[in-house]
Formats: sequence, structure tokens, C-alpha cells
Amino acid sequence: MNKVRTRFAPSPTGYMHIGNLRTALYTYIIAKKNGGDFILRIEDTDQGRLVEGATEVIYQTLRECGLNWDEGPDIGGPVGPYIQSQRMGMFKKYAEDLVEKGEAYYCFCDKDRLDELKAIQEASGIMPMYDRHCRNLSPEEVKEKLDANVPYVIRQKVPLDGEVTFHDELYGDITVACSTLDDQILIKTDGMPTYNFANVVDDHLMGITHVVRGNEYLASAPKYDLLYKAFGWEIPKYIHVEHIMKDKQHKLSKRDGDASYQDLMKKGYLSEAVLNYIALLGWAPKGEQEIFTLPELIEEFDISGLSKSPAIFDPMKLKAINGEHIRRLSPEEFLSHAEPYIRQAVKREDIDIGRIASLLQPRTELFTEIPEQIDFIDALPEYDNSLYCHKKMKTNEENSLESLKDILPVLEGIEDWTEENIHNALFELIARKGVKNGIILWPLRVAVSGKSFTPGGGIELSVILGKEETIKRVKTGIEKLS
RNA sequence: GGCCCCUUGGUCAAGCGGUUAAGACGACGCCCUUUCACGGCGUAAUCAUGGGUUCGAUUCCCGUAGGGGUCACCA
Repeated sequence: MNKVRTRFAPSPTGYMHIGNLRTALYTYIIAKKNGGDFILRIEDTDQGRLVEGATEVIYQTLRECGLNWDEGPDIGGPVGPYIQSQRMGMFKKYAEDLVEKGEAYYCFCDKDRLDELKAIQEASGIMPMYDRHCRNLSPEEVKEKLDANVPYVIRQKVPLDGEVTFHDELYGDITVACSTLDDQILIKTDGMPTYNFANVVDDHLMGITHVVRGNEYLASAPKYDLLYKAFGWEIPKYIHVEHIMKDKQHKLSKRDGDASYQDLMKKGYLSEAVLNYIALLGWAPKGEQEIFTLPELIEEFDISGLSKSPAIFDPMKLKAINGEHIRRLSPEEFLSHAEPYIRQAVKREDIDIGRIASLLQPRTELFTEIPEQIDFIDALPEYDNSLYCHKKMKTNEENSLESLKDILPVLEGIEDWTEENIHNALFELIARKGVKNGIILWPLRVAVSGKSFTPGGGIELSVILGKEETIKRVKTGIEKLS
């Protein structure tokens, strides 16, 4: 069997949509799982939709995600060029081949006639379709018009009746009647190929064995099959993947801000987590494991786990998976990701960032949520005394005041401000007073943070803040409660 | 509208003729705990619908409904 070759063929129209990225991911995985090559081809033939810099975005996204291509525009390869606009000259002769074989024909119908035809068909409720007006022109008529330089297109000659059956690895055999298929244009008036034609020719020329693409191409697959057959080419394996939806009836739209990979990165997601999540959207692994690295995905992936119905994007689940990946980071990796966010909130130079990071790691699901968690470090926020009242801790304003008064001299007496020393001193106090931990520790936490939720308890926060600042805040607490 | 595809809890989903119908996220409760989180345990919640086929249908077939896709000299 030939070496597996898959291709990702995006149009550079702006940014990397999550659905596209997932297609790229599956495409990459299928190649790698089979020891094959993953090829990147840029389909930039629609000049109108081209967006400056979009190709760079594609490169960058794929690289960040580790979906490295074996052949592509920037690195070349044996079947280049890999930018479709640079391949434009080569298609016409393939179409002319088809004309010779009787599988395609010249069509001289102008736009006016076609528009009129379409209007009539629509008005009478018929599906708009070319009426095959030029299909049976005699060779003489064709030659005459060609010689007279009448503009023309080349159309595919779809069988008038019978049916076509094509095979999809996921959906199995799908059969459609030829009568529902249009004689689609292969070569446009300007001599350039349509996407549908270029795609088939390019895939063949590039030796693509598995075509992974969005479900929207399912309807044109029969026409592609007919084209492959007309050429006598081997038909690749098709894998049509379903769309990712925003809700039951809407696709993830470009406007809501979480449809693109770039947006998700800005929101504080890890690329591994995004990849992991989108792999799971529309694909189910065999076992119970849900958290995967890219190599693990390659190992686990199987086409049979792909879903045939659209999947709704669930931000909650993505977030949970992101948290899962964050917790698996080494402390060093976590710090390097988290530091910019910590620095957004903490400007003080004397603070031990690493210590904050270790507190943050188990409770961070999104890096962008870090600043608000630690916004009390540089300056004690205004807070209400009601924070001192906690039912479960059995604390209220009175006993909190008493506790803080007890805590103050204990803290002042600590020479070496380490977590261990603070811990020992306070637990000694707790033992001496014969109270529950919370009676002492809850008021301390409130006094030093001024918040109801903090990453870490009173002792941990005191270490971070330093002796001077901690004592100052405890005194502030005493004043507020007095 | 024609054609094609799809339909298991709120969401992602396992299942592939006989199951107490997995698991995860989310929700709720409990445990652990100096808050929150992490971790652990548990609860609620699903086979769109009507007909068949069968001893037996979530599973196979048909219809209905709902959803998606597609019908360009766009990709």
C-alpha cells in the first residue's frame, strides 16, 4: 500500500477557526498514526476573500499546536508548489483531456442567459441547474466558436441518468441519482479552474490518499468521484467531519470571539488544552481517558470514534480541560505561563512570585483569572467586617477581634519569617487557647487579604506578604473591629 | 423546496439485538480542609416519535418530526 499522505488545505481568509483547526488536527493525526506525511496547501485562489497576513496566522497556529507539516509552501516538497495560486496554469490541460475523452465539454453560454435560466427555474420552483444547452454542440460548432474567440467555460459531463455511489470512511456508501448533479464548471472564462476542479487535480497530483474535510463537501463528493473516474485516477479515502456548533442551530460564528484559536489563546487557554478539547468534540476515545497530549491522541485516535452529528462547543468543558492541563504542568512551566498574569496584579518587587504560583496552580483554570485572585497583595482592599463572620468557622466580629489581638504579639515575636515558624507559632497559640483552628486562622486570612476567597490560607498569605505588611494588616483589622 | 446526512441526560458521548443504558463537564449533596480550590465519595438527569421485523429493540427496516449540509464562472 502507498504511503499515507493527508493534506490540510485552508483558505487564508483571516484567522484560524476552531473547526478548521480540528480538521487540521484529525488530518495530521491520521497521517502520523499511519506513519504518513501531512501536507499543507494554501488555497488562495479567491482573491476577493484574501486577507493580508492570514497565511502567517495559519503557519503560526499549526506550529504552536505542534501540527508540523512535512511539505508545504515554506518548506517545499516534491509535489509543489503548495500555494494554489501558483499552480493555476496547469489545470486547463487536464480539463481539455476530459473534453477529448468525452467527459467534459465547452460551454459558450453567457452570463445573461445563465441568469435568465436561473431566474426562470427559481420562479417555477425548480432547483437551479445548468440546462446542458451546450452539451451536444457538434464539433464543428465548437470549433467555429472557439475560432471566433467566443468566451467559454469547460463543464463536467455528468451522466444523464443512473446513480453514483461514493464511499466515505465514516458514513459508508452514499448513493445519489446523477439527475441531481449539475454539469459544474471546471474551467472558468478566465481559464482558471474552479475550486472543485483544482481540488481534485491537486489532490491527485500531490498523491493524497486520505481526504479529511468538513461535512459541507459531502454533497459535492459524488461529482468528485465522477471526476476521478473520468480521469481514471485512484479515488482517495474520504473522511467528512461534522461541524462544531455554537448551539443547536448555529455554527460557531466568527463574531462571538471564541471561535478562533487566537481568541482562545488571548483568553488564557493552553494550546494543548484547546487541541485536547476539540479532539473530543465529535470524537470519542475508546477508553475512559480524556486528557491527552498530542502524541497520546495520535496513539488513541481511531476514525470509528468520530461522530456523525454536529457537536456543540461547550466553554465550560474546555475550561475544565484547560485546568486539567494546567495542573499537569511542572511548577516551572506553570510559572512561565503565569508570570505575566501575576505581574499584572503584583508590582511589588519583594514578593516571591514562585510561591504565589505554587498556590495558584491547583486553582487556576484560566490564566486570565489570575490577576483578580491576587489583587490584594500589593494593597489591602477595602473590606467589610462581615467577612469576619463565618458560620462554619464559628467566627464573628467579637471573637475575631480577640483572635487578632492574640495573633499580633505572636507574629511580632517571630524572628525568622518562614512558613514553618509562622505555622508553629500560631498552632501553639491555638493549643494554648484551646480553640479550633478556624477561630484563629480565619480572622487572620481575612485581615491580611480583605477578601472572602483567596488562593491559600492565612499562614500562606502571611508568608507571601512578609512580616511587616502582615503585622500592619492585622493591626488594621484590629482597628476596624474595635 | 429537491437531494444527502444526522437524532442517547443541559453539553460532549459509550453502546453496535438481551446491559442495573458507561464515563466526562455542569448541577446538587457529603467527606477532606485555616477560606476557595484540588482530591475522594455519592445523587438527580438520556435512548425525538409512530409503525413494523424479532421470543426480545437504544441497537435492524419504514414513516413522521426536529436539526445540519448542499444546490455559484466562492472556496
